[in-house]
Amino acid sequence: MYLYNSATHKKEEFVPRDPSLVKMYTCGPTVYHYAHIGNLRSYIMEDVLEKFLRWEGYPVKRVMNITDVGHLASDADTGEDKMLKGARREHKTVMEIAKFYTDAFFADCADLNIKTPDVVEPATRCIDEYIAIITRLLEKGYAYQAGGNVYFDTSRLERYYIFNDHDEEDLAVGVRESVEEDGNKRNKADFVLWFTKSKFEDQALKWDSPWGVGYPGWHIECSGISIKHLGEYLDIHCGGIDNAFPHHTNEIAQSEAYLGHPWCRYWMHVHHLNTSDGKMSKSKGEFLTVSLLKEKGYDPLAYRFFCLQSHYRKALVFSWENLDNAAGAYRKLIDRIAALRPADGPVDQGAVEEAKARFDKAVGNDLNTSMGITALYDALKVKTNDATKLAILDSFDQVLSLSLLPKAAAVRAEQEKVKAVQAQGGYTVTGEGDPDIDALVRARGEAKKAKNFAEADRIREELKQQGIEITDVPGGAVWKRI
RNA sequence: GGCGACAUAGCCAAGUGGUAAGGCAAGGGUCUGCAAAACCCUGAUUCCCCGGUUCAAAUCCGGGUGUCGCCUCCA
Repeated sequence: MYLYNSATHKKEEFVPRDPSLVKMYTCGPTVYHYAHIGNLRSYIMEDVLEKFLRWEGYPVKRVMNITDVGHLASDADTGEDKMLKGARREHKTVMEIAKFYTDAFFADCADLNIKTPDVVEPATRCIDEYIAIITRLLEKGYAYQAGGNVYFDTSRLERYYIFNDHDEEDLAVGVRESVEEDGNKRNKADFVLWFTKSKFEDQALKWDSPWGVGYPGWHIECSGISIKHLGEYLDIHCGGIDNAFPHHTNEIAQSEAYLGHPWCRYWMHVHHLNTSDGKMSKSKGEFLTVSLLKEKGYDPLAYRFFCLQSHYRKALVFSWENLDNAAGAYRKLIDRIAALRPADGPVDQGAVEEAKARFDKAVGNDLNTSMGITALYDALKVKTNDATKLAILDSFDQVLSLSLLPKAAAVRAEQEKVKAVQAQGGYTVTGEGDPDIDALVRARGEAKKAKNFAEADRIREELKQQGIEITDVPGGAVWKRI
């Protein structure tokens, strides 16, 4: 496949170092709060990448960290740890917060059909690895101690800025008012590997180290966890675009200084989900979570469909209207698939292979999921029997993970039930279980049967006043509150 | 101020030098007592703007403009 590589700023053919195992690393969540749907956009697109590689036949080992320590609200040593902040907010311990939001994160992922990576490693479980790396960096002269902390010396590198051509002088350090410059740093871009100078008496998470009791910096965890589980060479590193600098830039610096050779070949960065007034964040505007989508009656997979219709390297604007469009399209797609008759003949393997080749070309072109969605519609139009179409859709859905066949089967089962009732001449009312309304809907059905349309429409109008909408279906009616 | 990405119909978008895919929404029609659903039909003389290269440009080159992001909290 072809993948845009942020490190080279080019679309490149993906060639794993060892085709018998593709090594993939993903920056995981900082578990101090719920993930919003913008965070989850990245995980959806990374999930598609992993599944596509598997679909193409590569064995994949994917590792993700859980940041449960060391992620400061600011990188100066005055910064407050996000986890501590979360714990204080909810009057819980840091470990309780980490557990709660880790579980919440994976529950959201499950709702969105995001596969859990092969290895999920909390940052707090790899302290020994970080200490080993930092020790070696100090020995090699890539790190120095100052003011009680250990810093990485970026001036020792030939090339530090990998993703952007920053000129150090132009870095507007302290561009945000809340950020203070750390006077211990020798160079503007230097960053902390190990903190001992916690300003917080109640810092719950701290470990002994050769440099004193303290805790690791944010960037070291990804290098440590990746090297621990994937070894010295990494094929693909993924994350949100905002992590390119400084987080990933620092990861490269410390990993390659430690290893003494190039580390990761391909860097994939997912762009942001924005709202009409800019970047989505937890602190401003609506806090959009998967739970909120569910409360509002959306299928979380409609959101996945929404993301897949766009491209991961393009900012995507979220609005309820746009989500409605996607939800409608998703529902219609399921309905169309439900209308296919399974086992209406032998599967035409030739047609399946042809469709798969087209899908491979589309999605293999820098993860063009929008074309992948188009391939679904094309599959429905292929001149072949329904069993073949379903086989094609099933194959594509291994990558897209929209639960197309299970959802279509559920719709079909529902239709069968209605047909059975209809065959008995019955009239079923499906609604939210209110017997009074069921009775009114049934009365309307009787009126219709007697061709008393004036009465039928009167009842429908009466229910409409109560905010209830009736839709006739074969053999009955369905009502819902709108 | 520096760096990066993006700009195609109301919206999401494809397109990688050969004459603008697909989806949603909208409008018209068929069907059903009427609705809904389903099915059929209808869309850009033009791809942010201005130059250039070419037989041919949404695609390549130069110059603008706009939007978004990063520059030590973010996916």
